[in-house]
Amino acid sequence: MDSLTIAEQLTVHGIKPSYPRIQIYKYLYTKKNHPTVDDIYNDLIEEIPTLSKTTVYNTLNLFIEAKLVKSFNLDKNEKRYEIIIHDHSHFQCERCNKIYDIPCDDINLLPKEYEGFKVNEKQIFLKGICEECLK
Amino acid sequence: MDSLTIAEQLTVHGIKPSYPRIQIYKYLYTKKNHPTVDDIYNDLIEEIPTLSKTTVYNTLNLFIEAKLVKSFNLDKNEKRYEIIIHDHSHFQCERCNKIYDIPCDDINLLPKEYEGFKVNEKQIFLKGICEECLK
DNA sequence: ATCATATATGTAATGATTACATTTAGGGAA
DNA sequence: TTCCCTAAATGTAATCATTACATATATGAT
Repeated sequence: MDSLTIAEQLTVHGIKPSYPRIQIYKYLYTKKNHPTVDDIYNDLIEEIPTLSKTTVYNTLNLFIEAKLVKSFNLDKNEKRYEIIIHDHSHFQCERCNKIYDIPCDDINLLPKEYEGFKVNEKQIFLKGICEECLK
Repeated sequence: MDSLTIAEQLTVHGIKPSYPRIQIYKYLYTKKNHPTVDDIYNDLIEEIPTLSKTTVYNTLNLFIEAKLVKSFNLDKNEKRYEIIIHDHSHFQCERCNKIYDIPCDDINLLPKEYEGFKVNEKQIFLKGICEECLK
């Protein structure tokens, strides 16, 4: 997806496509690495020397409002962000810390006693050792 | 579980049963409300006027080391703590914010492409509207 | 009772996040 | 173009959870 289509994508969701906004969206879209605000800021500051962390926060919160992006917490008190694509779980390796996206079938996680509950969102976070590190 | 058995429980896990430690453990054990550090501190300060928040943090981290307690994050950057009993999910109601423990059968969440991964821990966090609030 | 060590406490530092006020940029109207 | 209005971006300072570290207190053995 090039900058033009990203701009369209943002516009469709009622967001004016400024340069920082496009770059942040593109970063999330192309990197797919569940970055923290720090990750995004440190990587984009070269491309956008005037970027501020506040802008990164504001932009991400704007994207979340627009349901383009979602945030989640792993263990640490530090939010991670990703483009909303399809439902999946996160697996974090305890050795290399890499985060894997795990496809997640549409399992019903509510036993029948809880069928009166309405689930709007589910987050599944797995920890363990990944295949690479087990070798 | 009275204070005596809590003291034994702690001793078995190599933790000297001081008064604050017993009270904090009892709090987690009897309340079962996924408290934050602030919750614990504010509720116990009446019983233990000399309690400090640092002690609450230290004690909880000690319990986690000993695998008596685990912590988890919901949406906010604020840890919640609970006694480790059996695997279960958390459901937080978006309206009343109450957190429900949802029994969670031992579902395998890894598709077969990921069967080389070793899962040590899983956390499932559901958001939605609870039955009470739907009425 | 004394001393060594474990436990608890207080203060200050850190790091993520937000609040708020200021500056900058972009899009119309004259 | 120039002026003006509003949206966007920025910087600074505040807030909140958590940890680091140094000090004080309590406990248990000798």
